[in-house]
Amino acid sequence: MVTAQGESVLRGSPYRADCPTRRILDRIGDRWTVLIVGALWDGAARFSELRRRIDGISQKMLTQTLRGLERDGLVCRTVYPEVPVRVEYTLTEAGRTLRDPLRALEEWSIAHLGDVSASQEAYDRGSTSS
Amino acid sequence: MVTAQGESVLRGSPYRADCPTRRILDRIGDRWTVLIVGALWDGAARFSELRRRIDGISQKMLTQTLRGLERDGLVCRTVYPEVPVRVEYTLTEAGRTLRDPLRALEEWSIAHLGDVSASQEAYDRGSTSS
DNA sequence: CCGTATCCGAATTGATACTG
DNA sequence: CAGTATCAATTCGGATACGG
Repeated sequence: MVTAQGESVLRGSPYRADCPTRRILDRIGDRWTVLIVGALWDGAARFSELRRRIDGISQKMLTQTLRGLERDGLVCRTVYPEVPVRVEYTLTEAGRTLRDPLRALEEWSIAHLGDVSASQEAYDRGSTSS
Repeated sequence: MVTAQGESVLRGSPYRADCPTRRILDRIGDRWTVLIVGALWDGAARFSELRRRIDGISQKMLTQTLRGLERDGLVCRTVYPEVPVRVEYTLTEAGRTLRDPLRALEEWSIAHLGDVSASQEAYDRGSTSS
């Protein structure tokens, strides 16, 4: 549970900012990465199709996030030099292994979102009704 | 896998920004939340002890993140009206359930960080050596 | 079609100073 | 000890315009 790169975030102290989990969260914690991975789940997709599938993403952020994922070796970008050019994105094998941890997180979210929302409302009520 | 609140991020389209997973990632995706949850893993801790344990966190961010976790019902704050005052933080039962998904993420990180770093270096070399 | 470049406002974070 | 308040720096994200 402890590597040469850094210590566990969940156990051990002090908790270093450059531990593996923090580095990965810096990647998947942003607004779009998880959405893109999800959109590529079923297979390859073109740039414009991703743009259509992911509600609200701008062209800039789609490009930027895809570049980051490509740099990390999680997404593969293939250019077909046709006219007009066609670009397809797919998850790499490493990218597909993200499925399990992401699913665990999703299941936790679905199971606890109600409690969290209720707790938030209770907390906010307590603050305003002084 | 699909709730009344929103659709799965991993499957289904379009991928909505207000799905459960996105809401939870908005919480744990920030720079400090996971570190704090990790620091509270072994049991209760005082404010200043957390500050010492979490490398590089500022007083402001520790307070702010703890407030957020408290609002979400994941952390419990207890004030002991001694002199000087003592404040202890613990994970709630809901907070402790975060263990499994966080562990899954940590294990993925540890298993793949090497590959990711190598991929990054290769990618960066390819860009600069034009 | 698939981007890149630039500008700008909004949100995050940190440093610092001060309070019960 | 355990915060709150304020300000400045940085980063993020979106809109727009343009290029291969």
